[in-house]
Amino acid sequence: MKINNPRRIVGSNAERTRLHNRQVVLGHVRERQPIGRAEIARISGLSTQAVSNIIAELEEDRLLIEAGRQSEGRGLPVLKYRLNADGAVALGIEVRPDAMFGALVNLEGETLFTTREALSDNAPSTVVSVARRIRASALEGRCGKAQRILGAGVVMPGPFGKVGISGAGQSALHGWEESDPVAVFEEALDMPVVVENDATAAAVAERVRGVATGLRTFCFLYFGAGLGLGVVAEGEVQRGAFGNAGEIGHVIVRPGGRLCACGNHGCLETYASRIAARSKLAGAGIEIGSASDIENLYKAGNAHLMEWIEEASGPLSQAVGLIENLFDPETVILGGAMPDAVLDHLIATLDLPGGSVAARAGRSTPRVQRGACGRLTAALGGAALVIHDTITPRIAAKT
Amino acid sequence: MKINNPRRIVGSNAERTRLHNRQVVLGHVRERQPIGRAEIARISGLSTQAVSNIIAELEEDRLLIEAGRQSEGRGLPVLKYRLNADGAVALGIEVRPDAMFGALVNLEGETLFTTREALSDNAPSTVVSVARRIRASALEGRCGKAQRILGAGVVMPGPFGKVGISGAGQSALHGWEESDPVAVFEEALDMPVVVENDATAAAVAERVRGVATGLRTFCFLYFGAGLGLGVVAEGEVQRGAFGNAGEIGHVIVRPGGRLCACGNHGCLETYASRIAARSKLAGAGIEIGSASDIENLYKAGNAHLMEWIEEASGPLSQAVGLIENLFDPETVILGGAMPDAVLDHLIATLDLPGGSVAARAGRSTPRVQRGACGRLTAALGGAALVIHDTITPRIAAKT
DNA sequence: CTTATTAATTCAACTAACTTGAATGTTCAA
DNA sequence: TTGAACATTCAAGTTAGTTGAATTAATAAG
Repeated sequence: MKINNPRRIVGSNAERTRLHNRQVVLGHVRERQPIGRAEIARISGLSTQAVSNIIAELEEDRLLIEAGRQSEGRGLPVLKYRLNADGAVALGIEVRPDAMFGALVNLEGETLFTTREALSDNAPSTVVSVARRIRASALEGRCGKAQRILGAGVVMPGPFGKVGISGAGQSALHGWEESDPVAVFEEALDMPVVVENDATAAAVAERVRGVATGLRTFCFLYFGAGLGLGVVAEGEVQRGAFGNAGEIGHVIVRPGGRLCACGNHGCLETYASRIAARSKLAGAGIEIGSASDIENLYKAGNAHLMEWIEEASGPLSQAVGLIENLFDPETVILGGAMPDAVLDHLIATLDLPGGSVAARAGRSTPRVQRGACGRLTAALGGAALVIHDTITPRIAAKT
Repeated sequence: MKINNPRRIVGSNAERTRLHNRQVVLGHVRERQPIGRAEIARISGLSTQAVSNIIAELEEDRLLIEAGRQSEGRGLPVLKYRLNADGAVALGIEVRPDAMFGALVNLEGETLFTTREALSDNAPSTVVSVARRIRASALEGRCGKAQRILGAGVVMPGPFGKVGISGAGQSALHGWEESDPVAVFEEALDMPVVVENDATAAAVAERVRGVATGLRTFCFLYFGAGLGLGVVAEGEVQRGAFGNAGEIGHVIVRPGGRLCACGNHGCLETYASRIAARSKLAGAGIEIGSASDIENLYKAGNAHLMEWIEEASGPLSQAVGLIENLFDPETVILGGAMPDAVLDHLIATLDLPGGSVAARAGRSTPRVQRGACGRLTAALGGAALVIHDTITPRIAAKT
């Protein structure tokens, strides 16, 4: 399974310039809507005329709509524009070992529909047919408005390809070793597809809709099966050379510590993850299935769960410190398949190192905060990725 | 001191398109020279005509030169082009607490001149006047050929701004807290200036001239005063939101371990850095000044130095593992102010975790290798940054 | 109340840079 | 010797941007 299509450095021409400028305009509208042509021209460095032409085109495509005139001091009142939330939709599909989740999201990132389908196995044929079913139910009755479908974002657990930590087993999908997921899903869903890991998708979801709105450089610590890190730097999603960046779960935080499934000792994941919580509770004879089990235990003030949080705090603080020192983000977001209350408790318990480049005077954002997208964050993130792609300017093209 | 100018998302027009395409062409020539128009057109996605026009312009600017016709099978023999090494130069200036280094590099990254000037203090006025002196001696006699001077890359030790680890003290410059180094140096040197930290500069140096030629995603572990990490991802230099990404020296690898100057325990820097080596040797009554002292000790097989290498190996292996898991680079390069022999020994001693996304079948590059640019790598890197900037296409513009 | 000023938007002409398709060389293979 | 293959150039043609003048509508000043 290969994810990361290398980008080729390609030249630009009039057509690609227009595509880029459309994205630039959309991006600025998204950030500052409602907004008029003149202001877009000022911040984008384009002429008002160019902006005007592009807006006309985007209005034609139903991606933008007028938002009324508004007088601001002297001069002709500004004719403002905003995103047309219902002008386009994106499909998000998350593949987990045991189930798939679907989400339909509009241009504003609002969730229109979500669903869950159990998975009997992870074979590509099974996954693909469930994906088709999700597509059908998501679009059912919603296509009449002739909404544009921008594409689908498919979220699969990493790592991708055959790598040293496949022994972790619990996260990797079986039967996908030889396939090209992008091609498979594009064929099955009949629309453009991007594939990402869960942590990255979650990060993008927060950028499109959650607490990372307006941030260009931030990290998302994602509680999935293990623990993943999604990184957005200067607005660009970081994938690494082989699509496996952000595998923070197997970073060693306690040398010689607990034995991890990957064979090493002291991996972060053996302390701060659902796996860790599960094994802690299993030791006390408590089986947890879904995340709501954890929520109930937390509400009941279960001592073993509290003890786990206690134990996770140190390694997690250390992880946040290392993220800050390596990526220098505006903020670190915690989220994923863990109840909000537990995340909040974890954040409150963190003992962040003072010696970090993030311990800075005059911060405007908290060093660590909880994600706003909740538990479906990865499926939403898949869709958000598509939205993000249509709005964020790029110049390097896929091969 | 603020380094990282936020990038604004700007639109493109014919002029900016041309600028971009010039960089695209230069970049492809650099990677595959000698190369003909038709091939550039194929890989860049531009028409041959467009490439032809751009090449004519670049030849006019003396950045490219013909490299003769070469027949390859049927058809008109290709008229090949290559970079004109002497067509342009870039100045690199490294500022260390006690001295400054200068380097002049041509378009091919070849070193034309290097110098060293002692520094009495770090006040901006002192640094600036030494910088002027370096500029003068570097360009003396070399400007007659009407070579274009592309600009200067100034390398300063991070972290930038007032952050939690300023207690580390040893690396930060005094007197620069309030100034804007880019503006200061542009004024003093009368040319475009970029400012970076040493690790990043070293990484770019390896990309322009050393072992990272042709790589798009890699990391550089830099032995300076402390330990820094330079990251290049998808060809883009990673700076972080505040210009302080890559502060790996203060990542905690041995919780509760040695006390670091930053106040935390177990920082990587207390094991694997010149500071660590120095304190180890000082404990044995050996004072080291320059890096060549270390080299001599190593040649002599000094037991204390060997012991330090032994002790550094574990933390360093752990650091490489975490870099691989977080950034998923094509390779990790070791270099900086440490003798080649010691670096080689360190690399040979590494015990890399098997559980890493980098433990992959069919790797073409070694997981860890020594940098090729030697000890002046940072000053060269400053110049390389400028070369890199003229060759790497960008679309986001500085504010 | 009238007039001047300010600012957003549109109109019309202009321009830069890319694309396309035909023409021109050169070399290799039949 | 001839034709296929390929690089390069030539000459339009096209796209999408810029520029400067004209239009419109609001506020501020007289």
